[in-house]
Amino acid sequence: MSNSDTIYRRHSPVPLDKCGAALATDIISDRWTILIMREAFYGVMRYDDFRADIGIPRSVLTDRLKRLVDAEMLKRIPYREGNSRTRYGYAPTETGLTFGLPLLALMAWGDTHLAEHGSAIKIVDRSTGTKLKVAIVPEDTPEIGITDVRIVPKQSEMTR
Amino acid sequence: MSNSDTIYRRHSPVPLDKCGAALATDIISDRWTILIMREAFYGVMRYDDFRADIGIPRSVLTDRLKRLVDAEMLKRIPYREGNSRTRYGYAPTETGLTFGLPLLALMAWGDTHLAEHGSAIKIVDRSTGTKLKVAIVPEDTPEIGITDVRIVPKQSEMTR
DNA sequence: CAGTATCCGGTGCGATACTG
DNA sequence: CAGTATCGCACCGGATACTG
Repeated sequence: MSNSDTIYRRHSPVPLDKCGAALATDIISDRWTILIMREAFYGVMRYDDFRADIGIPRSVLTDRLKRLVDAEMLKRIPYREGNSRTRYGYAPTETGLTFGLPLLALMAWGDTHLAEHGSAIKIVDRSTGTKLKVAIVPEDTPEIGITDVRIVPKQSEMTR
Repeated sequence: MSNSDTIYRRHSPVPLDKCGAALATDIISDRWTILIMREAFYGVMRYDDFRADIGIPRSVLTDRLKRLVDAEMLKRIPYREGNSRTRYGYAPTETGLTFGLPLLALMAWGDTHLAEHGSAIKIVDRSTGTKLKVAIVPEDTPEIGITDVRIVPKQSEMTR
């Protein structure tokens, strides 16, 4: 990556329409969208729970949920089925789940560089409890799947 | 992480002001900002080169550069020193460099899920040439530092 | 080249009220 | 509860011209 021994470039070697990051910004480069995905990863699925948690206006929430469903990041799913009236909420799709990696990377970065008192969470292996991290490693390094990750609040947040 | 065997939550276990991802959105949840950081990682440092590469209006570029310098993601640096007139450009700070990990994660995600013909780049170890990836791994796994990463265009982009 | 200055138009946001 | 409907103002983006 670019550092002091690198001669500067006049142009990036990859045009925007072939850059994954640039393409991704079309979907997620919006504060609300990222926060919604964060909630979804934590298992929050109900419209009014999103609202209560992140303080998003209705019009914006409705719009972002539509976009995320269109982008196949979230899917509408029924909950409390069976009895009187079926309610619907939102949960990550397969594609949405894979967004967990960049999201965890962003969380860790923000925790390290922006949070007052360091990280409020740790991420561990769901089955073994081993502490985990997001890192750059050789391609053949065994990795942990996103669905095997559990986010554990470090302390008092536990009670929430 | 949340998946089918997880009971849904009414609230995220971490409030926004203690979540790294939420804090990060204050700085980077803007399409232009992400694109500028991308350029900076590729070694682009000049005002008009940013403009030419990503098509950003002057007013917006000026604003975003200010914010990124304020956030200590970029720093102003002189180039073409010594002769007639010193020119200034922008380059990632230490903190800015660490943003490379979430950025690479986002690139890889976009390349996989949004790019027409897959990824246009590969990332390799600067010294050994070993192919790399961003992944979730046990905490004690040896990792590659961001400054040891080289982004290599796969083919024709090379010529740009 | 690396910015300022100015200006106008669209729209995204947030508030509030309403509905099945 | 999970949304629609409406609405006004603020602000942001993009264009153009100018400067040291």
